[in-house]
Amino acid sequence: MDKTLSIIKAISDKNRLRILSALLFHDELCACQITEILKVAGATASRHLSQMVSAGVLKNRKQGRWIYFRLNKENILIEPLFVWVEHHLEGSTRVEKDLKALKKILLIPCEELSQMQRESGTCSTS
Amino acid sequence: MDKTLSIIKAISDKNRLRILSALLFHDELCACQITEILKVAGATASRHLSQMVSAGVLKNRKQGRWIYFRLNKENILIEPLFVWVEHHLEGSTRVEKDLKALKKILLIPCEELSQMQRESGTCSTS
DNA sequence: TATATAATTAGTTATTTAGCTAATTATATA
DNA sequence: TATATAATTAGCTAAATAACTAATTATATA
Repeated sequence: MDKTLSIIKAISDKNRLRILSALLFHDELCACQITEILKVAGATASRHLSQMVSAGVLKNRKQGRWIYFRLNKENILIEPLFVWVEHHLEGSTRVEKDLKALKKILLIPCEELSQMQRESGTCSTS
Repeated sequence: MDKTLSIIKAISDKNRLRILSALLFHDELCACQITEILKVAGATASRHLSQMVSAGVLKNRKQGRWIYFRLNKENILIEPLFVWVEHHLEGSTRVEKDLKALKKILLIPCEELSQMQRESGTCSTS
């Protein structure tokens, strides 16, 4: 039951559900892109992502300094849940807004995106 | 997204997942029977049940002083989630314990069960 | 090899959630 | 119609969760 519960908890938060819905639309996203969609601190996005990875909902791979996340579709025990969420989120205005934002984000290389985030972030040395 | 989230949150707690699993095994249970399975205060069980009803996960019907709860299988948007949980909880020792307890509980009429609960409850007038 | 930097982890605070007891509501029955 | 009682709601406390900034880790590159 604890395993089941950790999977459900991994998608029982608004931001984590937004991450899932973004990854239903676009196969793979790096942490900085997800941070940009959610408009939260990088550390916050990272914690959500790590919880989803721990639960087996997401997988990640490292490519240089970037870490890319994707749905763990290989896990056939979890995969039906993705299908359910996808169907159930259909028509959500939140999802539509996020996807619209995501399309713009995808046009920006991660290098630039990260730089923008660094520059716009609360500057503790100002 | 809020609707989806409320459904997921309605099953993202250990006790609420136990309620769901009990109702997968036995079609209809009254509040006092669920209270007995969970071994929590009646008010606590009631709050969990009301959250699940609000989310559309459960339905209830009143029969005299008793209120019976069942899964809202008529909602075809939610039903696949029940299937997923059922498959995913398979073999859980927690579920097995609960079902074993439930079988004993079902042998006791609600009148007796409620009386037992009243008598064993912390007696504020002692 | 030193520096820059993407991501994570640590540490803190604020919010949310779950549990309890007590009070209330609604229904059956003496 | 008054009393008993199953369930809910109110009010509170303790625990869990999510957010932030700051510090750390790991990787690329000057």
